[in-house]
Amino acid sequence: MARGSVDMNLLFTLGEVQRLVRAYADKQAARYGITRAQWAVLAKVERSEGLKQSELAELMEMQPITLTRLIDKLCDHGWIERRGDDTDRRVNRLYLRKAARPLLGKLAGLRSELTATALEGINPADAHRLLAQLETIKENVRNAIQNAAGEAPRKEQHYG
Amino acid sequence: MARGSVDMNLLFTLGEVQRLVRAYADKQAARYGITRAQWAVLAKVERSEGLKQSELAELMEMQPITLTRLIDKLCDHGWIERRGDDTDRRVNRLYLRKAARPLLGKLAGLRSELTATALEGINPADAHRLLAQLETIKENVRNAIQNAAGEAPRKEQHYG
DNA sequence: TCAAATTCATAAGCTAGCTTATTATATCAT
DNA sequence: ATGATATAATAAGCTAGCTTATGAATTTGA
Repeated sequence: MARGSVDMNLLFTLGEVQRLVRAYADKQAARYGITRAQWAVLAKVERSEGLKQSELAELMEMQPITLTRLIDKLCDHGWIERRGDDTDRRVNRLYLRKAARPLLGKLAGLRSELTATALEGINPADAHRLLAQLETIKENVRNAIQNAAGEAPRKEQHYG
Repeated sequence: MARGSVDMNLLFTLGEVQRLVRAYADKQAARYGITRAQWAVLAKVERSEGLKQSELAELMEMQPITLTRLIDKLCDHGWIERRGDDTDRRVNRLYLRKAARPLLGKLAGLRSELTATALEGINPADAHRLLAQLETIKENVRNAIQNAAGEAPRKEQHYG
């Protein structure tokens, strides 16, 4: 019964929540001329400059091509830049530009506001547990995708 | 500190989780020739036949035009149909077609599988609390969007 | 009673996901 | 060394969100 009613709702509720949160965050971020998706990329670059695009895509659970487009926009605005790698000419590494600084300050404040709004009525301990459970789900699904991908392999297999 | 680290992560983690779950659910649903988004619509119609498109869009926290496209696909496949309303010729009401029945059975099983995969390592009581908290967040954000929309109104206002 | 406002569905065109394919460069196994 | 394989970024074209605009039908109100 308990599991049954979770069955009924978890998958689709997650989608509905994300849809609402996305709409709200996008609308607020638009005040600063940035979208939520671009903001997420910028925040990761802030936290660790010098990442390769491929590394960042993996961090963000996103396909490289999706990231490429977002980086294009961030570069157009002059907030970050691509720099070639010294030893591997295929690689772009990502760095903040000075123009991003004032924006980053405003976005930090906005993030606190949005989080506080979303979590109203949920105490900090519960909020923490919620976040931990979301991370657990993320790991579970990541593993499931990995396993499914290896299910019908070709040459790596050695049972033949 | 506790609130701080939640700040750092909630918004973007929610997006990353949803991205992974979406990818996984889409890949699994593809076995039955349907996408996750179409499946969500079909599931709501199953639960309450005879809804107007506009009512369904509101239920799903989705814009009417987004829903229109998904319904187009479901009708193309012959799983649901639009029927005109007797007393209001603007309205379409949505009904299942017989061809949907076998599919709905398979999808119910798939939903249980996906949910079980996602929730591995989380006990049923925690899963329940998680779902309740997601609903709370949904309400909080819905309210915030409502309030923001009414922030700079024109004629409805009566303080002048 | 009929003009204005509202509502329902849809259209056009944007963002941000995806898959599959391409180009350039690196690496590995003969 | 060099041919095969793998990796980094990008391109083309799809799905599914969004906003803003439009057409048709209904409701409201002077």
